Amino acid sequence: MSSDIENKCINKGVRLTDQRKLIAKVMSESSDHPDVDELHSRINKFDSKISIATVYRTVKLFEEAGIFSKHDFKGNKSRYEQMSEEHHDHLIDVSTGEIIEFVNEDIEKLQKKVAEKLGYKLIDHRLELYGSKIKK
Amino acid sequence: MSSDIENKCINKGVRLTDQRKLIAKVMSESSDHPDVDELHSRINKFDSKISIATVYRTVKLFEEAGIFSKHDFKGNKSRYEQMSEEHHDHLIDVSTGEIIEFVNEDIEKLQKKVAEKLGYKLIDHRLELYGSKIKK
DNA sequence: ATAATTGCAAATGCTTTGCTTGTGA
DNA sequence: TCACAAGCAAAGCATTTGCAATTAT
Repeated sequence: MSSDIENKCINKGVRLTDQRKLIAKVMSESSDHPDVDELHSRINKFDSKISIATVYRTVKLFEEAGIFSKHDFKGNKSRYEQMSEEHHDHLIDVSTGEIIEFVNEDIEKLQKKVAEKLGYKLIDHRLELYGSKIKK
Repeated sequence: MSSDIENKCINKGVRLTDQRKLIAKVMSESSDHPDVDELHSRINKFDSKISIATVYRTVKLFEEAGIFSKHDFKGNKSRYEQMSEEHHDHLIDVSTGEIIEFVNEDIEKLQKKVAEKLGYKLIDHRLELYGSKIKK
């Protein structure tokens, strides 16, 4: 039985190699937003022969196929997460680097409105909040 | 009589060199968001001896001093603009690369609210809209 | 069978840095 | 004067790529 990501690959005509299967598996078991180095070292625990070049190539391929999504938060290298059905944005804890996902429909609507007022159709957006924890 | 940027430098104790003055001048006459290469070539029209390393150093210095602000839009190298009194966000025309500035107070307020609901004090944010022109 | 994928190392592109000479306050 | 800045070339870092060997379909 194939995983979610493997099914997506088959549907998109993406050839399934052992490396890609493993990258998919490791990513689907990650609930955070690892960068390529981190992903590579998690992968290496299962197969130490997979090269970082393959991880870079796969992560890019999966992004283009809509399987992963890529984030370039301020001051960090690119991070990846498995694409989820529901769109969300991110809040980054500036002290710890922790990333919290959130959804806000009102902001989404306003963005669309702003774009339209300027004469544009909204195709994509990026919203990141940077904050520090309020201590109680 | 000194320019705006030159006054800021004096206030912040940033030493004024010919190179920095020229970089400030070229930037203050730019209404777009040039990257370092572009800035360097605009500068070279006035003084061809200023090195790109100096432009990199100055742009970083000015950013840290709150004189310039830096943007990393999707898929591009870092771009800079002169800091303005009023905060604004950006809409990027995905076909032309043109950048349009906008202000939306409602979105600003909602961002603050979202952060607080998650237990965070909002320190900074990044909002970019990517769109294509609606033809009439 | 054969077109696509891998691993490796070399190349890339942007940005930073060490060092020597030059210069602003 | 003299701490700081500039110019140059070399180094750094994340990412991409050419090529020969390997593999999925």
